[in-house]
Amino acid sequence: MENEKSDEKNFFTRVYEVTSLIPQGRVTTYGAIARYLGSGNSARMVGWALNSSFSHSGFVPAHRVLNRNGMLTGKHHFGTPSAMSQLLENEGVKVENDRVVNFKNRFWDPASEL
DNA sequence: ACAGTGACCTACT
DNA sequence: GAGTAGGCCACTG
Repeated sequence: MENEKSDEKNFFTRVYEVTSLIPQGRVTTYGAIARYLGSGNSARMVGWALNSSFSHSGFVPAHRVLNRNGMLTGKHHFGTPSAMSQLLENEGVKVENDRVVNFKNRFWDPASEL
């Protein structure tokens, strides 16, 4: 039932929803979200959407979204390069060299979970 | 309306 | 195994 504010449901909002659904201590990838949204290979748009997440009202756990290698690619966009890794460690995710440890084990696939 | 950009991914060489 | 190139869709100027 899409009866809630279907007026401004942009691609961005869709990403916010999925990203916001990421369980704490878990991480996902841009490609996974892109595929779940049906964008296919447009993983770039996902990252870009998260970029606007800072403008979005409310907090979006964009730090839980990494690239295919589990690397914190957009850490520089958090304002401080340490904010992303710090947030992840704060949630129980160990980060080393801008990379998530046991990333494969912590990988949360929306298309598989949802 | 056109062109450029963007936190990527996949495939080929 | 590693590196390079192209593709993709959506937003901004």
